[in-house]
Amino acid sequence: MSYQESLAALADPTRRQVFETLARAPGPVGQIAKSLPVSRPAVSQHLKVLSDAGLVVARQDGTRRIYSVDPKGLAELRRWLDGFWTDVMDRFASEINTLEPKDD
Amino acid sequence: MSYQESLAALADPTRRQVFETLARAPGPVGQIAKSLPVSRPAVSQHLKVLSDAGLVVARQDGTRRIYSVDPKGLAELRRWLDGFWTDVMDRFASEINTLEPKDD
DNA sequence: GCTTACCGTAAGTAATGTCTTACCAAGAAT
DNA sequence: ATTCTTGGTAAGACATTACTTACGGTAAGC
Repeated sequence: MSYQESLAALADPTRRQVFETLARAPGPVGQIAKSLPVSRPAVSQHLKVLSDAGLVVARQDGTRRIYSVDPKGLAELRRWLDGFWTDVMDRFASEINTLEPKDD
Repeated sequence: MSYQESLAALADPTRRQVFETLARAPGPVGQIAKSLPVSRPAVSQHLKVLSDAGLVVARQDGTRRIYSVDPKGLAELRRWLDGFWTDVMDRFASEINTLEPKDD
């Protein structure tokens, strides 16, 4: 549930595929596994990591678990990235002003 | 030079520390290594990964290499995340409309 | 009730990734 | 010219991670 966890979770290619699949449409574990070149338990393990990072949530439907994207983790990652971006840009601007002080 | 590379690069804690250190202020390899609990070659290797992802750039200064954040990789990551975010939000909105069709 | 479909977890293995020391090259300093 | 500083790269040790098969547990279908 931190941006660090989100980054680590989304770094792995197949785990990211799981996530992007769920973004297109929610679905049960078995269905996702069938569309990927890995076993169902592997998908389950990826879903646990994504879940711990707050990137997906599951709702129970009988014996099936329907997973879908949770905006929470995504929002957190976005918040960090946007803050970082403005920081970097601010430093860039002040750096340029230092080199070319046109407003003295 | 893709959002995949950026995600993978920023997933590692110490590599992210290298990156965040450079975001605060550009600097040579040795200086960064001194502020971190890893050796200088380790920092060099991390910088290579960050560089390949377009997250940092180096400018040569005699025998030293001054690394600084490259907005390019950061911008790419931001673009992907923002696109993803709006996609997810759109699906959320249409999902709600499907369940509660108040505007028929 | 019995079987079938669905899924999480455990255990072990294979693959990746991160770190260290050792080495080499290039410019700065004396 | 030699020495010192700086840093990239190679090789190998170590840790982490992703995958597989095997198992158990719960709900649906007949």
